[in-house]
Amino acid sequence: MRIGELSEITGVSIPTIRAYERDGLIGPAMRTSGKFREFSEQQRNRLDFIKRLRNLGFDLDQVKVLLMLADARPAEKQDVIANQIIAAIELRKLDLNKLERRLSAALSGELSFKGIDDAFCCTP
Amino acid sequence: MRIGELSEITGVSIPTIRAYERDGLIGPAMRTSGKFREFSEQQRNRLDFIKRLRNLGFDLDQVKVLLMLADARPAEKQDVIANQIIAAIELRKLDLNKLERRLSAALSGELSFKGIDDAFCCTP
DNA sequence: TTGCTCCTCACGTCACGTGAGGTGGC
DNA sequence: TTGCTCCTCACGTCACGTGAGGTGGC
Repeated sequence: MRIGELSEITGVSIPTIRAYERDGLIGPAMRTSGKFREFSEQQRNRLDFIKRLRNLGFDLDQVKVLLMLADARPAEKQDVIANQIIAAIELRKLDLNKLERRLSAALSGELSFKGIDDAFCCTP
Repeated sequence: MRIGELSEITGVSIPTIRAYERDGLIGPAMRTSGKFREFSEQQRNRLDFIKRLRNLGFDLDQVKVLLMLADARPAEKQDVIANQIIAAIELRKLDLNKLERRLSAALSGELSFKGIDDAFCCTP
């Protein structure tokens, strides 16, 4: 598939896809007899994966670590890194839950959202 | 408290705090007889709030919306925006859960993490 | 040939980070 | 006075976005 279709399907912009290819995140794309990039299904999956990680707030260096994990055979002692990432995910989930509860409460009128003071600190 | 202490406590860098003050996100800080900023406890809480939202991947425009929500009286029909944010939070939680399950499985050896193909698409 | 997609630079932008050179305050 | 923190520019950086000018391909 060409870059436009890939962009459409994945929701990743065309310049971003080109940058990811240039920086080796999704591997080199084939080229047509002209100069058009041709992407494989595997590259599409890789791009989906990267997009979701970016959406979760991981920067490109963290994404690269996760891609290495994905590419590596299991039990190559990158477990430590994976565990750190899981810990980061746990923290992020806690914050998401707190914020969500707070917003829901504000919407239902149970609590004024006013006074940010304990938006994250008090209710578990 | 001065900017250094505030930075230490909140984990937000000094240049970032100055930028937030300049852009009106945490309100104007008092100044000492010299030119040193003096921050209130309320500003510290506001900064905590902003930091957590940024950590969750919200950009500064979205943060401003949430701050407006926090400052507004309830039932001022910003409910729609809040609901959109809650929906975004739900999506983000789903992705976090999927990624976490995938990482845990890879670590326990139940699944090879290799083959990103279904990292997000298959297991609920 | 027309219309569309694609190409490669190059410069802009958002949210900061990083010095440069200077001053407050215990 | 020393040592520390703070000040205001100004420029750098990361992860892209946005044209400028040109070409492939059905």
